[in-house]
Amino acid sequence: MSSNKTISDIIEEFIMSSLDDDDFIELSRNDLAKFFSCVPSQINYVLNTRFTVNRGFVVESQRGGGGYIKLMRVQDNDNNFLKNALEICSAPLNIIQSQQLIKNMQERNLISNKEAEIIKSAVSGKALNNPINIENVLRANIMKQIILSLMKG
Amino acid sequence: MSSNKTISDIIEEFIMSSLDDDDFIELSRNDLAKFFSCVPSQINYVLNTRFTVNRGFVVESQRGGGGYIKLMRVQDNDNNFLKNALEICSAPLNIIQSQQLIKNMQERNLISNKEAEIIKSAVSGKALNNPINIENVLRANIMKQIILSLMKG
DNA sequence: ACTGAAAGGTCAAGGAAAGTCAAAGCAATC
DNA sequence: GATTGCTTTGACTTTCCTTGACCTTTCAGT
Repeated sequence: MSSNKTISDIIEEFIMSSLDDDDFIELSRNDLAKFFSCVPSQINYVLNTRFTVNRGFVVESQRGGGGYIKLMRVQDNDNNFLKNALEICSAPLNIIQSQQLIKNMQERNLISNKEAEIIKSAVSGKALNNPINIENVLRANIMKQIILSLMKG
Repeated sequence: MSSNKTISDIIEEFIMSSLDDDDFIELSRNDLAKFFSCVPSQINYVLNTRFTVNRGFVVESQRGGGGYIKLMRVQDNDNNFLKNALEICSAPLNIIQSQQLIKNMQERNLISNKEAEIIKSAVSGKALNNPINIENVLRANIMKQIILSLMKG
């Protein structure tokens, strides 16, 4: 079992232990790849397969000169409420559903009144004026991204 | 975006903090470039990418002997700013433009950090994943609704 | 007026990250 | 032996930053 670790496993462990103390770290894809003598895209593979939202991570990155990869532990103290909400938002969401969700977030003090208003506007019918099926998919997508941002702390 | 700062980032910070106290400053392109050991046109790059109108700056300059670059904060009241923002959002908005708008709102304390993060997520590429022309229209729509909600409160 | 030096402006090429995607490799299972 | 499902690799892309060559405008001295 322990003998047949893949490079991906090793990189995963390395990143994990780097993350141990802090709740976010900044990585350099190229440096990491050099360090482990693998191609850079292997780092993406590890991030995509191991550091997923479901496992409680969010990754944020920037290309170009001065680029970086930032890895964050996601916070969801509230009895997995946000994770659950994320799950819900993997399916299309009509406006009623989204309002219900927002209200719940508000009641749990995850968002302020003003924040709730902002989110409501963002997923309102006026904002997403589109054929209904597209609109609901969009609404779900947007809510998902917003929830992720809340999870970052 | 913390450890691996580029020269452009550093120059931006320098200019920002110079501007901190006063409403406007006068820069010398050549002197700045010498000070940061970079080519003069790098200063233009920083000005063009960071000190844009959408972020609330106006730059005025003069060539020739005794030339200068004058950098000003646009100071109009928040009401005008929001009206103007609305105006901007009547046309399609790409992601750069929206980010600048958001940053500007933040700098004017119209929105908190958390609110800014929420809005950024709502208009992110991931949220609006769509053919680019549609995406930009959507982004503008969403920003418009959000701005309207800010105007209410 | 003319001219040359002293600003600042523009733009395109090159460099430095990171992202994507599909093909090839491998190991367990049927 | 074929299928299935991860891993590994590399070619190509996208995004942002840096550099330098060349252009335009202004001013001061003649």
